[in-house]
Amino acid sequence: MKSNPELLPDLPTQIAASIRDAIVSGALIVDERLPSEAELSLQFDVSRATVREALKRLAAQSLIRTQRGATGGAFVNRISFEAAHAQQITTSILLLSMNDVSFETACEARYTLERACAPLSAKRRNSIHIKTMREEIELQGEEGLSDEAFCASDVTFHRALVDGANNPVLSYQLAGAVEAMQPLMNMITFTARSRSAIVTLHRDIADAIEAQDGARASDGLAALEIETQNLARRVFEQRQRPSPKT
Amino acid sequence: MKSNPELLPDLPTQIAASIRDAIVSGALIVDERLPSEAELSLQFDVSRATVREALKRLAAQSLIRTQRGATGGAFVNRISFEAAHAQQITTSILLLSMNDVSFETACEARYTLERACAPLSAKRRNSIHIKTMREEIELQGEEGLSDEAFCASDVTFHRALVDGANNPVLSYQLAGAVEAMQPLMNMITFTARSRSAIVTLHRDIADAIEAQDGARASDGLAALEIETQNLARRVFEQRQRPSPKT
DNA sequence: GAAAAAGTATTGTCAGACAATTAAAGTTTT
DNA sequence: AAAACTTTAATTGTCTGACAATACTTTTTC
Repeated sequence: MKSNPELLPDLPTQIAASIRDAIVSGALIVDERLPSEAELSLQFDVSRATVREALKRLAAQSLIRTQRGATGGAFVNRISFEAAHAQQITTSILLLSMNDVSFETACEARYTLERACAPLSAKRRNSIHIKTMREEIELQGEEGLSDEAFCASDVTFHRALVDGANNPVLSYQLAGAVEAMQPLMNMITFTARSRSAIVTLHRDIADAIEAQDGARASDGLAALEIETQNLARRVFEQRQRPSPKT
Repeated sequence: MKSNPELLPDLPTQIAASIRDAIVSGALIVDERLPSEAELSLQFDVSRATVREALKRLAAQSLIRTQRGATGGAFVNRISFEAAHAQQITTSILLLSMNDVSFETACEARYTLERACAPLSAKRRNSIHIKTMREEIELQGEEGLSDEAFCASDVTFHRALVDGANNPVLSYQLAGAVEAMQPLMNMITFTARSRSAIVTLHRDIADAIEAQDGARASDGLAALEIETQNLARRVFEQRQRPSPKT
């Protein structure tokens, strides 16, 4: 029966692909219940353990959820923006950390995309976005803030900016670019002087967004990219030839 | 031993999360071999089947690969840009189709991001990118082309534009935005007139990219967005009140 | 020394069992 | 008749043990 046995992946992979296709194509709709594991194992003519491994693969991608009990089973999941965000961020972080992507390349991608959001955000942002940005700027100026907390606040600031565009698809796409940068940013030690430069630029950007001046916000982001790239370059140069004494 | 049994997810989920953390944190590096399933089942004090389900979850996210045989086992995967692309596209498509994202919102997100790439692409594109764009424009002008083929060619054209920016992170992020639009675009019937309008705009954009004029390319993309939005609006309006005569 | 055979560690798959969970149906009590 | 409780059935979660398939390692054979 096996037409080309050496090319096929293992059974759970095939079964998962088959069910995934049914979901993507719309043959199975959201919240629809899949056949029970026992039925599936009959349908695909494999053991229940094999079916389970296939279902687990799908669950790992948030395509289905399972529920125990009499009316339980596997159900097609509505992929939420939150779940998609989380997945994209994990994937992006791993992609960057495993593929020797330079800080420069990642940083360029991030700011290029973010600049694109600025005009929309300037037009549509509401008071909550402005408030969040102002609060984070305030926080970033505080003295005893750790570098990690500074980076986290930076991410919150930029997410508020992106969310201001009021386009959930845009927010989703940007999440990967912005958050995946965080581990790279965390490698940087921020001096008081560089922090103050960043805070100043953040304030310019927030002012521009509040004044609904998209072009100025874009310019501010461009300046911030240059500042960040220079900062990273200095830090990495210093790392390469450590303290000359001893 | 169970401190808060009702809050915990199932065992395979916990084990998968534990291994994933080890990978993300860098405790397990690329191509490193995980302990065998038997060893893992001892370590986590669960059966081999449970460990296997956990490993399958990770394999579904391309975090590990498995190999049979004496020196086989599970190995930490280097996530390739291709695999990440594919995952992101699947997720994006499902996200759009399951969450009642309007054509307008998705289209806006796509063109906003793409416009951001135009200046970089104008600066860095090489002859292959130009050649691909020209070929696709040629193809899009042919008579008997089906709507699906037209959309597919459209995607190829735009990917060439994005790849021209020569930033793999940017290409990765944009893949989701560009390709996820395809199912939505496929719902549209392209008249000969609308095709010709699109082809003209594509030619403008390709000319601008070739002339390294990023601003003009951005303008072309903006015009294309307006054209696409109008086209979609007309099509959807017509759908809502179908042909007046029987 | 090279080729063939056997050995061994590992994942892939299966069968069957029992536990845990949950909703529905049935039974008793009020 | 309504409410509270009990039972039942369906389903997933987990375990045990087994064997097959695979691929590297070692030994044997020529």
